[in-house]
Amino acid sequence: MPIRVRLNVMLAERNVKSKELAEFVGITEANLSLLKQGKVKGVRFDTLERICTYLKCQPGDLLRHEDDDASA
Amino acid sequence: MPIRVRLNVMLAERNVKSKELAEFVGITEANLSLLKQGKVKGVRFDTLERICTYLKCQPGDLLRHEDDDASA
DNA sequence: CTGATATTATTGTTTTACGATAATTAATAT
DNA sequence: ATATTAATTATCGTAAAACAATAATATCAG
Repeated sequence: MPIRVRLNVMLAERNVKSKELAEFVGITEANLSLLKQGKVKGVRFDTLERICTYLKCQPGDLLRHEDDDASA
Repeated sequence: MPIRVRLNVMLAERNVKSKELAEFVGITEANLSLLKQGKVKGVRFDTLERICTYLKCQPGDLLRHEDDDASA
């Protein structure tokens, strides 16, 4: 039951492109993609903070402690 | 408006001692204390996951994107 | 005071987030 | 089909930092 990164969903919902988010956050599109795909083992709070700021959401919207719930 | 770590609150609410959580999570008490005090710059998902498991909560309960809200 | 718990401090190691870049793979036109 | 754009994946390298191990203080409860 790992931590699931729901950035994917959030971007889709808000129709935000990876490119613009990456630019705002200050990380490369490549790394943002890795984060989106849940291929990073952790995250720095300042990165998380900027993502939350741009998406106007909470960490809880991006990180979920469950992996089987498909009823988003 | 940084990410605030609310582990402190969660432990108090559930009356869980740092020692037992640290042991469960598999990190030293020292490092857990740093995390509690918000003195780390990030967190690994597997650490976050175990904390959530032990406290039966979500990442959103531990991480907040605000620093002035006192109305918990 | 004594003992248990928690914080802080050091030092060191290993992991890894992230940059920079490029190649590949979608999509979306034209 | 062929550009154009957006997104993913892949390599390599580096700087940051999570974390261990340990010890020294605090802090709090008996």
